[in-house]
Amino acid sequence: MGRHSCCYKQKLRKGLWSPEEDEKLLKHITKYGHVCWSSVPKLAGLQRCGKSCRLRWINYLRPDLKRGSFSQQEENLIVELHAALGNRWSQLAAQLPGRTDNEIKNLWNSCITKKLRQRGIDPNTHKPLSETKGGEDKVLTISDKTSGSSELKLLAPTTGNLNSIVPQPAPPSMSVADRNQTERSSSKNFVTSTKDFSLDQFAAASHESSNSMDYFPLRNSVYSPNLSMHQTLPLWFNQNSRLFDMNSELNCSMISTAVPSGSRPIVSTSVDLKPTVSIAEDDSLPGFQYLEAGNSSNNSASTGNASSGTELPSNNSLFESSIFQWPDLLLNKQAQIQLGAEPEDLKWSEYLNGAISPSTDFQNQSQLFNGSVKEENQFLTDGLSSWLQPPELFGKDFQKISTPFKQI
DNA sequence: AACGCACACAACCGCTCGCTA
DNA sequence: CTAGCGAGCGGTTGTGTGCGT
Repeated sequence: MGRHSCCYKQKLRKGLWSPEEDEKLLKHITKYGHVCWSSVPKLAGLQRCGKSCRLRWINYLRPDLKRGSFSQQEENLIVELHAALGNRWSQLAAQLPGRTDNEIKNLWNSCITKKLRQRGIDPNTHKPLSETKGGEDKVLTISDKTSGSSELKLLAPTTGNLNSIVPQPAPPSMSVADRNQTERSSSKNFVTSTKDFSLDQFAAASHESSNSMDYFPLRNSVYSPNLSMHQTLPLWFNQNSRLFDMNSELNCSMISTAVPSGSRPIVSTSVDLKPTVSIAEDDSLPGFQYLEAGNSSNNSASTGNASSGTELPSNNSLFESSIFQWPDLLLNKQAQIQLGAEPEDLKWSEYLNGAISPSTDFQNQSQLFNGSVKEENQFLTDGLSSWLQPPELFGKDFQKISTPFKQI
């Protein structure tokens, strides 16, 4: 097997997509969805293979994408999730609404690994480089992660009061330019910046806590090849796409609405995720991962009331023990990831400027797809909230693609 | 101003998996 | 059971851009 059959066809364009191609693909997918990617280029009038069209849609044209640089909280989350999931970029992306696996992969390879190494952390094992010398750079494999207890290993310290050894982070309120500048400075001079507080904490915890690399297990494994995730994970969604722990007192009332059979136990691209890490006080009480995802369209935070969103109990002392400041993450998740939260947001319908009629009834459109559309029907049924994008984040991309649309 | 380098991002390639005939 | 096909994933490469010299 191997190469996709359509790729053997000759005279197919390769390389960067032109605005005209983007427009054709966007129009086609918006109007008809994709029943079969291999047929999309022909139907859309593109000299591309279906695979290329799919990739372009997923990584660039999909309207629920959140473009722009990653926030510190997102980076922290990626590091944390990578410790648990390894190079499963698609699964990581599922936990980061609006981000693609490609984006996360690029960020990891180009930025995060470098930072971790500079701080003495092996990005593959998430352990101090000093510990992994000799066998380092070994990429985690499924067998690595499932050996022994078949428990997920999520990086977190099991002992010690990390508040006593790590500084409290300053709010990551720097501008992108400032952050980039700081990043460059810090990477060259090894000067700690506020932008990197969590990785610094990460490193500090790694070096200063004798047991800092004692991974605590998740209660169940997502790696079991014989069981689907919803059978093994203690993480469930109710019908509002809330992911909750079955043992959580907070969410026990939701169990009755737990995942319908066959539904995908991952966070859709339009929901918010509030990851927290609990740390077992007692070895007999294994820690577990607690992920909560609120539907953007339903979450009260999406209305602008960030304080009334679904939150973990304030007395969750586990927060304070995490080397990653999850409470901070929660607030910033609501403040930054909540699509449509920023007043300067730009509606995609405006951005498209006619490519898609502003008066289009997306509910009706979703009916047109009638199940033929997979991921993208999510944003259609979620309504326009998923189409909101901060204009400054588009940058050159916005300018590039907007030109042809204005001609329509 | 020109050049080279480093980086970020986009896209391609090869592979696996699941479905179906 | 097997082969063919499509979808998806992860690794890798290509390219544009910004910055320093």
